Amino acid sequence: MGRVHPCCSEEKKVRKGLWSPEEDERLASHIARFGVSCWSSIPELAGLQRCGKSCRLRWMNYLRPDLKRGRFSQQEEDLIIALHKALGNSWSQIAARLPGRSDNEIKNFWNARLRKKLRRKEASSTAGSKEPAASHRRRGGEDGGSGTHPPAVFNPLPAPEDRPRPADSDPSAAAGSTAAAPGGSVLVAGNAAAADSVAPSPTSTASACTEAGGCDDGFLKAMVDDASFLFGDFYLDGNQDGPISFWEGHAFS
DNA sequence: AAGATCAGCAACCGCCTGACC
DNA sequence: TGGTCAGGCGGTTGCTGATCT
Repeated sequence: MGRVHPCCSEEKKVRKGLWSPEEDERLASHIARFGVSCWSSIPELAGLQRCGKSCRLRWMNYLRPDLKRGRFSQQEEDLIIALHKALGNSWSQIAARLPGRSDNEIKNFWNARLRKKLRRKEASSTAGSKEPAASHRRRGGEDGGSGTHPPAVFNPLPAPEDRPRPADSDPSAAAGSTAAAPGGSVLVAGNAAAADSVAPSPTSTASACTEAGGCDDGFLKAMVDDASFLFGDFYLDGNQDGPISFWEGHAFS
């Protein structure tokens, strides 16, 4: 179904499946030396029999030096819940606000843990309500991992990244968009009014986050406590390039 | 001890979008 | 202006180790 990606076509005899340490090493060292210009050319240049998409995925989800890995902290968990409530399944946007975590990691975490947790919570709070029918799959969560979040929760909003970033730099403009958002009610805890007073500023985020992508719990808590940052300017390094370009610039410039 | 089930994770698939020609 | 291509994203699947019976 759909067009076959040229770089992934059978003609090129690309490898699939798990990456070997040697492949990881080749990809990582190639990117460390030359950076990323064109993913589709990287396999050839790095001597890998993979398609460019596969290389990109491996890099983004596993090899990136700023990735934290390991268990999610309670703060991160809370933040993911808050962000998912506001952004829905926009994992990349959620990941952009969780330094050191990839969208895939967050998505997996959500599908495996949080959704189940929330369901249980809902079920226990809704007396007499029945649990959804069992999954058609043996594994993959209570709803079969369909990937759709509860419609009652999701209210599609224009995410900050959908707006041109330079124009976003005006905090007052951000506040305005918050107020104007038709789905403003989905703001977690409904504390949009506190936006100006508590939202982490780019400056404060820069000081709270390390180059390795780690943020202290206080910082994460601040974000959880005040979801208003969702509609403001939150960039890890404060230069509005976002977390990815943050480390890219440091590692390979 | 062995099979069944669960949970977590890695990676693929298919679609969409923007850039380029 | 329409077609092509590459990058990016969300959804889904498959594998593997852990836990349960």
